[in-house]
Amino acid sequence: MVTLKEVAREAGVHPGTASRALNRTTQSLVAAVTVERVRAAADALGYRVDYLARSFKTRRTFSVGVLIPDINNPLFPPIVRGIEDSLAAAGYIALLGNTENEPEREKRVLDGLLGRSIDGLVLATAQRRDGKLAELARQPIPVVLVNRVAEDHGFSSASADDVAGVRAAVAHLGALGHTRIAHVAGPQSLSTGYGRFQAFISAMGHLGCETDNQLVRFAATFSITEGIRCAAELLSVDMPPTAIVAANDMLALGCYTAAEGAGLRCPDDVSIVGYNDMPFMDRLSPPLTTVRIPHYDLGARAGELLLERINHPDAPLRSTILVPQLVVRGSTGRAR
Amino acid sequence: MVTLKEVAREAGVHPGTASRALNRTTQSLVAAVTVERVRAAADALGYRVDYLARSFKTRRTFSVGVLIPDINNPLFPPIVRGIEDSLAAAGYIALLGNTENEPEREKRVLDGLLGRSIDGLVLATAQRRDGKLAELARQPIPVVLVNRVAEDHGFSSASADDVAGVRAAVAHLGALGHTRIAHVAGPQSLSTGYGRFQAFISAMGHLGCETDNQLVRFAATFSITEGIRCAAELLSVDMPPTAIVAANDMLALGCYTAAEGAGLRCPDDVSIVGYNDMPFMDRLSPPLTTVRIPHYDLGARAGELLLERINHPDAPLRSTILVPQLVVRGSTGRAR
DNA sequence: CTGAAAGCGCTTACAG
DNA sequence: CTGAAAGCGCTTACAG
Repeated sequence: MVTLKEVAREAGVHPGTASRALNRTTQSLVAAVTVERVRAAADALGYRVDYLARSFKTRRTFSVGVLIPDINNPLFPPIVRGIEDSLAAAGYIALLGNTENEPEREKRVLDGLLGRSIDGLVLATAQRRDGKLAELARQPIPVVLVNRVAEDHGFSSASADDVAGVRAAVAHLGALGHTRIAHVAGPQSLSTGYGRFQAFISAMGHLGCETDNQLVRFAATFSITEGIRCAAELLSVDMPPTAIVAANDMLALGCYTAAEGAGLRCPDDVSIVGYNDMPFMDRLSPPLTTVRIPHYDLGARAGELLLERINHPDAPLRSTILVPQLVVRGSTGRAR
Repeated sequence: MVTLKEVAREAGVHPGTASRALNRTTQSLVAAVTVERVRAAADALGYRVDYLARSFKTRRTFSVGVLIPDINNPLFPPIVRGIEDSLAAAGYIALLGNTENEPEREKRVLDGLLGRSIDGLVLATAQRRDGKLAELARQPIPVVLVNRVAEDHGFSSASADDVAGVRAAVAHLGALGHTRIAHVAGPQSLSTGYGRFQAFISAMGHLGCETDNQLVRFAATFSITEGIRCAAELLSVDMPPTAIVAANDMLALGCYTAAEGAGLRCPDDVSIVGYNDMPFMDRLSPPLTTVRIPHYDLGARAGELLLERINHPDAPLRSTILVPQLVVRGSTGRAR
């Protein structure tokens, strides 16, 4: 491998000078002609800087970790793209870690990233009460939360306004004449699951309906299988609901399956609303009415917030809350 | 930060000895009691090895890059999971790069990864004739191709048997009485697009049908929009096809849209077959008949092949070809 | 504007 | 089995 030393010898300067000439930030300390000479020598020899050595010395890697809970959930690719794009503009690269919602895997991946001396971390995996976050808060590494947040976390974050999103969904159903509206809630250990459930209760109040405990089921995970289980239970109570608000699209997919299994047609017999507007949700049978969250923007904002934490560690924390939008499709109709 | 030197002082040994005691591979060179003493000192001080320093010294990072052409295509998450899982077992971490099929972006991401001194590279982005591959072949870094391959590439690879997959799709349509079968071909610059097109011609021959040039359209990208364009053209020729084999599910989704736009019903008016069996394809209206590729296994195999290249650079190259499987769903029916 | 030198935190032949 | 020392390839105060 060609080292800086060899470039320096070729250019007839000291390695320190060669280093300065080749670095954007220190280039101005060197005479223009010298810079040119070093450049030429570097090109001639095919020199490529050894980032490992540089990072070792400077303690900066220009890499940031991104922890994703479930790479199979199409919700995350746009978030990741947003993060990547805003970081790339500053010369950072995103290292993706996939936890599959498994704590053990998460620990392994996080340690793997931390051990690689990343400059920062974007977490899409926060729990409402999260020991991991408390631990990270004690370390000097900048952390930003995206999509999910935690309670009293003390990090910057980019998330969506679930109160507004759920209210729009419930109001839509109310306008269609529904009153027996059920909720397939997400995991209450996650801010999204918990926040949407609270928002549901509040939105039902707005509608003048009390939330019937019979008509709420809690999914253990944001998965199709849990959606099936919860919806099957809801549809077999004495006075079954005429509409279901699912806490996300995966759960809504499960609702579709359960409704079909119960011999019910959507939206004729039961209306279903999802949340997130994952890719392809407009392609379902029937197309899913859901709440669209600007995922790319969420990611882009998270990346910006992280850069801010890295470059200005003492700046105040920020929470960006983006506004979701109800997308009405074929899975919701007038109440029977 | 606690350094090895401090641990050594605490344990009353030389830093070199402390290093040996803390490394699995060199641990056997040190007396058991000493190992214990160093361990205890490290724990007491909360020592964590500085991987950056270690990597700088050893020139190994235990990181491998994974280049993905389109993170929005649900085909890739399972591949990535497979790669991650097989690498994790050996202590490696996967750094994901997302090229979005843009050469410029690809170059930037690849340089970013290469500059970070990765130990190997898994490419899901190979073109049939790929300058980038020729360049990589000249460097010492181990490379493995997954899903797509290149011509005369000289790398190990894990891919699927497109001839078998397409033949199964065409045979299925033939058995349903179709003879005017069209093909929405993928980009011919990619092994998948090219291979499936060639396989289509061959499979049609098997069926005793000559391929009608009128009934083949070439998509510029594996995208829904290109699927729409190609299918719209196919459906407006003089003698339109009764069935379409799309080179992947994205294109098939476009075929759905085009059929709808032409006032045709699937499968009553036109049968559609996809390729890949991405997640949720069983949820479409109608559910998509497609060819399932074992994507997780593809990724897992690619990871194994890469480890083999890393640990045994002189071992012979290997190509693993996995067998796909036709999944018959509602989008295919008897010919009119 | 440039040189000389120290040093980042490890690992690893080389002695003993 | 352990110590002493060199060195990986850079960057960066410090002189001049």
